[in-house]
Amino acid sequence: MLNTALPANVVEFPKSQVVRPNATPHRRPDTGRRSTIAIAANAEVFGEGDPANHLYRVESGVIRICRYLVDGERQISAFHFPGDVFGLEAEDFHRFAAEAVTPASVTSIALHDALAPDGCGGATGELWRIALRSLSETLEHMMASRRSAAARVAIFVLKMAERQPGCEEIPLPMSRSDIADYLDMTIETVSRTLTQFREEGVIRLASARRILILDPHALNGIAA
Amino acid sequence: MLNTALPANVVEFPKSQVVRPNATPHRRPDTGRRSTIAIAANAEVFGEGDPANHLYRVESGVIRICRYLVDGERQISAFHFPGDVFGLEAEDFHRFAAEAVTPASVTSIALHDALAPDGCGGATGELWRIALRSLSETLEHMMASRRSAAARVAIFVLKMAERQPGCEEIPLPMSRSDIADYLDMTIETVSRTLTQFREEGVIRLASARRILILDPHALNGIAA
DNA sequence: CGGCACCTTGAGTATCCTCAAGAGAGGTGG
DNA sequence: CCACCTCTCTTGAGGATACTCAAGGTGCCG
Repeated sequence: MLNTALPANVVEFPKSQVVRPNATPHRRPDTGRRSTIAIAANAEVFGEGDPANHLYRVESGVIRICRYLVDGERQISAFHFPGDVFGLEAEDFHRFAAEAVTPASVTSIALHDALAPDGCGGATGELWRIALRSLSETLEHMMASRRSAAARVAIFVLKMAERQPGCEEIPLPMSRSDIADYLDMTIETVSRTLTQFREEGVIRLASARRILILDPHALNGIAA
Repeated sequence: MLNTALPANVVEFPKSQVVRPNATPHRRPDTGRRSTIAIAANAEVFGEGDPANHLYRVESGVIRICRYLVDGERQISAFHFPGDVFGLEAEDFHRFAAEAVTPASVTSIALHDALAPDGCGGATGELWRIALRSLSETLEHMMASRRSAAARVAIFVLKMAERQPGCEEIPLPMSRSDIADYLDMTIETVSRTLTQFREEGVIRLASARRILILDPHALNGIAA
């Protein structure tokens, strides 16, 4: 495959943090204060192997959680939209990188502030819910990844519609390459599948990045 | 596909719980006492849709976590070996069933005992670690499921070896059908791939359920 | 010894990938 | 404002991987 994500651009944002084009750890004083960080498109929030000291909440934009294999292939495990929290790890380092799909801003929270203050390393109710939801969504995505290409694309379109409510035309903030690496298929198959949906009258493609669902029932049928 | 798991047999175990051949909830007094339950091969520990009140730890045998689709197809999300804890859910009901691959015994723990007693629904350190490990393993399995059939089978064999240390010949407690539903392939492909490994001198098949790894390095190469 | 699962092997096929080329769309500079 | 450049997306043709359907072998248990 080799879908390369090109080097991060640099951010223009009032009093912004430096965006790291390659993976070097954030060094932010562990004060427990929340701080908001602006991330340029394709820049990293954190890289694979970085120490996992913080959680992050998306304020605006879209974040992808991904990993690069030795052959350069990229796997995307999740997209995160405003309100989503990401960065939770079982180890003390990140096993996946977090990169901005679009220009984005995220709030970081020191992890030890989020964990229960009882000293035994447990989690508060809020953090616990985030972890369980994360687990559940990962399982659903894993199970979905066993269906046909058409079913996975249909599920993806429906999920994008759900994540961006109130939009008549559903924006796809990410490229075909991002979608392909998330759904584990090639960009050609993503494109062909969307074309097929269009030819069947299930969707309309206002542009490559804007989809109108014409027949939600049919789309659900394909997704099922 | 339609890999059917046939109805549960009944258990023979001193003072055993009744094994439920179909999904009806466990009604065990929420005393918080740990109780050990014997499960016959192919019987359920809990079914999809059952209330998720308890966690379970495998004492002996092997448990599969699975779900059946409308067309009868089965997806297995995990196998659990002695020492593993399972049954954690984001919702208050189980989204997957847990079934015994072999005759097994599990210890159940009332969930509200495992959760922090601070009343805000957080998790103690132990439970937190279990959740994070679960998340991490699910992610790894999801990422692995994107590789070739040969790579996935190799990963599976290596994982079985790792989970059952001290065994010269690695036992495969589960059927080809179980393996296929876990790795998202057909039983024919599982069988052909193992045959191929044997013909290449990578493994020896003492029997269909007993594997000897002859060339660990080659197997790791295939898995990579 | 027979029956019944489970497993293996074979032949043909479908889905999706690879390689390749052309069409939009957006941004920059003249 | 237009031309051009580049990146992204679409479309096409051919091929590889894994599936489907089918038959035969193996082993376990009564």
